[in-house]
Amino acid sequence: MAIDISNTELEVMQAIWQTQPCTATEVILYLQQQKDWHEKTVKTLLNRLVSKAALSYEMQGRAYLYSARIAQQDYQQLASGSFVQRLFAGRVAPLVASFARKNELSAADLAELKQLVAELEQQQEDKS
Amino acid sequence: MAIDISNTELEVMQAIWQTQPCTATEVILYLQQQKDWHEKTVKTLLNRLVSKAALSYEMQGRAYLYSARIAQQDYQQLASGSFVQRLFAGRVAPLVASFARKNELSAADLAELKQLVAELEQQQEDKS
DNA sequence: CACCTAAGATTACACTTGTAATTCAAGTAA
DNA sequence: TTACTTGAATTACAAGTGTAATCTTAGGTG
Repeated sequence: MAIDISNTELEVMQAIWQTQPCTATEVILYLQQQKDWHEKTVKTLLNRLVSKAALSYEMQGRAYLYSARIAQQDYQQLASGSFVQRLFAGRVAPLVASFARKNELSAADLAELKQLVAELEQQQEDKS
Repeated sequence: MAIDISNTELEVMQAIWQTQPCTATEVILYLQQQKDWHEKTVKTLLNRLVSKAALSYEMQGRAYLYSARIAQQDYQQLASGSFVQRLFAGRVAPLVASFARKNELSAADLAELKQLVAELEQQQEDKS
């Protein structure tokens, strides 16, 4: 993948995608609701993400205001592309099947999927 | 996830799932068709997978015959569950959408998905 | 002005991962 | 039996990762 974001780093990215632009302190507070991470840990992760060019920042007083340099959608696309490639030889339907088997898709999820499939079919017809 | 299999280790698992039970040499040959890995590298990975209890083996002459201790389907379920959780807050439809946007689902994939959705719907009706 | 505090910067450190090389031991060929 | 070969076991080693602690410095506080 283009940018290689580790698991913990991704949690930070999720926080940023939700709240950007935001300061380190804000990210720390946000993450404390879900994770039991030390403040210093989060700051390390922020630094690493800046090094990896996943985040950018600008000064706000004496603190930084962070923003994502990669859009959540773009990252999701890259990551799911490579995930599906690695685990399911690039085919997404088996993934859905696998997911359904174990996690019991909710009715809502199923409806959403159906809708999506319909839309995609529509698009395909349009092309032909 | 239960068993934590790294990217390269997963390639070895894929080989094993395809050809098990099989010797190290067989795995090495199999992987050489796709990867440019040194024989020693593959052996290291096999060892690590045994340590992680992802593989088991029995003696065959003076070589080992390896087998997976986790079924491919089971691993796929675990991995896709945690992937979807981490990237899409547990909802699979957005993943499919994301995948479709970027990778252009083939008509075959789409048909397969449609079929799958239909089956799942059927199952749901059965339950009610 | 001296000091404390809160940001960011730097350093730490064990474990994992990618990628092999080296060592050891048991058959195998001469 | 002696050396060679071929498995497996052990060791290597840098980069990445999880998880912080320490250092440095610019502002606010008394």
